[in-house]
Amino acid sequence: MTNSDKIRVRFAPSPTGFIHVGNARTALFNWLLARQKGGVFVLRVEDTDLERSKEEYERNLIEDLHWLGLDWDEGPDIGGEFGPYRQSERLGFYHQYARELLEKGQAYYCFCPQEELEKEREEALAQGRSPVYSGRCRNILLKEAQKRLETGEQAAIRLKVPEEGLVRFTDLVRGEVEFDLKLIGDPIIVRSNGMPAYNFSVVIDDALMHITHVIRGEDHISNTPRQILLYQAFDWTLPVFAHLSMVMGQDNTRLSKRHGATSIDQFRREGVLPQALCNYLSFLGWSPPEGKEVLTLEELVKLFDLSRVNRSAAIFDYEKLYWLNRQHIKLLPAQKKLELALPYLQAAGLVGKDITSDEEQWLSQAVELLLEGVDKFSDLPQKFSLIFDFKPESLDEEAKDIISSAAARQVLRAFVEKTSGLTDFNYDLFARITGEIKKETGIKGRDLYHPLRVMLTARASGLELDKFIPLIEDGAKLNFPRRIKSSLERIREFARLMHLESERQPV
RNA sequence: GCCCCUGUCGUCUAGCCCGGCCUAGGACAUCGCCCUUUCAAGGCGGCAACACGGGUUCGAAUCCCGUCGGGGGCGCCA
Repeated sequence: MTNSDKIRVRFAPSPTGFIHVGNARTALFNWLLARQKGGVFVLRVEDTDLERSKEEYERNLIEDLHWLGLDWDEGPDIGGEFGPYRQSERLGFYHQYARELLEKGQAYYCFCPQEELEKEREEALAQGRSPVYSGRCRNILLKEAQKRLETGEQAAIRLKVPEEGLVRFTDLVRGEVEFDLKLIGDPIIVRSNGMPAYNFSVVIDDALMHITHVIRGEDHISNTPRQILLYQAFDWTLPVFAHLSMVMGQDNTRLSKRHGATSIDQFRREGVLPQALCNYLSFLGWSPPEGKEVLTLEELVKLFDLSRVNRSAAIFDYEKLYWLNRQHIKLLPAQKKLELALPYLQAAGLVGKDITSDEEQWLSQAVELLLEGVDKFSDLPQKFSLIFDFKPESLDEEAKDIISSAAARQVLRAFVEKTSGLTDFNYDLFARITGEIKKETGIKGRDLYHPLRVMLTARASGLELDKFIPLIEDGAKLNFPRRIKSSLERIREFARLMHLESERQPV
C-alpha cells in the first residue's frame, strides 16, 4: 500500500489496567525490531470495550512504557500520519469498511439473538462439535436486512467465510501454520451496538496504518486466520505475522498476581531498573548469539533478532530478574544510585525532604556501600537500618551467641576499658586498640572482631568494619531525622546494658 | 470435546532448519572451596537435561510417525 519498504510495527494494548510483563515483552520486541531496522513503532489504544476502558488507564500505559525506555513514532498522545490512534475515535473507518463488505456481498447482517447463539454453542460443545455459527442469516438479502433494521431490529454484521478450504500463513517464529475453514464459521465484525469486533478493528487499523509486521502473543494465533480472511476480502497485502510464546508463572500456569509482581508499575515501585527489566524480558524467548547476558537497551537493539526467538513458553524467574537488576545497579554512576535511592530512604523516614550538601555527600557514600548485593532499591531502607538502628537490647540468637563466650567477653571488656576515656573515635583508633587487645590476649581474627562487630552494630553481620566505622562517625555529625549513634555512644550503651564495666576483673 | 502451538539441566536458554564437531555449551538458582575483620559480593569448581516409544540412517537432541505432558483458542472480550 505504501511504496516505502520501511518496517512498521505496532503495540496495541487495550487500556484495561496496568501493563503486564507479558504485554511489556511484546511491546519491547516490537520496539527493538523497529529501532534496529530504522522502522516505525506505533502505539495504538484498543479501547472499544466500553465497559473496561478508562482514560486513566491510557495514562498509566503511556507512563509505564516511557519508564521502560520505549518511545513511539506515532500514537494517541503524539498523533501521526495515520491517526487517530485510539480505536474509539476510528469508528467511522470501521463502519465505512463494513459497509463496503456488505455492499460487495462479503458480509451480512445477522439478526440471531445472543441467547440463541449461546445456546447453540453450548449444545455444540456438549456434543463434542466445534461451536461454529450456523449461517442462518447468511442469505438474508441486504435490502431485506435494511428494512428490518429500519423497523428497529438489532443486528450484528458477520463476515462471509468460504465453507471449505484452508488458511495458511508463515509465522516468523513458528513456521507454517494452517487452519481448516470448516472450523471457523462467519465471525462477527461489527457488534449490534455498532462497535467493531476485535478481529475486524485490528485488521482495519493495521492495514490503514500500513503495519508490515504483526508481532504479538501466541494467544492471538487462532485469531490470525479470521484476520487473514478479512485482508483477503479487501484484497489487501498481508503483514508478516510473528507469535510470541506465553509467559508463565512458576507453577506453569499463566502468570498472574498470585505469582507475585506482574505489572510493570509494581517493578518500578520495587525499585527494579527499567533497563534490567527490559534485559530480562528480552530473554523470555530470545537469547543473544554470544554469551553476554547483561545488556543495555542499546545493545539489545543491536543484537535482537526475531529469527532467534524460540517457540516454547517461558516461566518468569524473579531470581534471575533480580540478579540482572544487581548487575545493572553496579553499572550505574554514584550520582544516579543516590538519586534513585533517595525516594526510598525518604519514604522510610530516614532522610528528610531537603538535604544539605554534607548529608548528600554522606548519603552518596552510604548508598554506594550498602547497595552492594541488593536486589532492588526498595530493599535499601532495610539495609540502612544497620546504620540508623542500634538495638543492643534485642539481639538475635546468633549475635547473642557470638558475645556469650568467655573470650568474647574478655575482648569486649578490654575494648570498653581502652575506649573509656576517649572523646573522639575513628577507624585508626579502632585498629590500634584491636591490635593491643590481640597482643595482650592472644585472641585474633574472627574471635576478636566478631564480638566487636556485635557491640558496634548489635548485629551478627553487615558492612566491613573499616567501612562501617567511618560511615557512622561521619553520619553521627549530621542531622538526620533519626540520629545516627557514634561508635563511642554505641560502645557505652552496649557496655551498660551488658554490665561490661561493673564486671571488671580484679587485678 | 474440537482446533492450533509447544516439549533440552529446578529455571531461562545454545545446539535442531543444513544429522557426525554434543562424553549436550552458557546463565540464574543450588552445593563445595578460595578470599575475608562477620555476612554478602567476587573468584574457582561440583551436581544437574535432549518427555516417552517406534522408525529412517553406518550414525539422531537434530529427520519421520505415534503416545504422553504443558499452553492457547473455540465470544456481539481484547
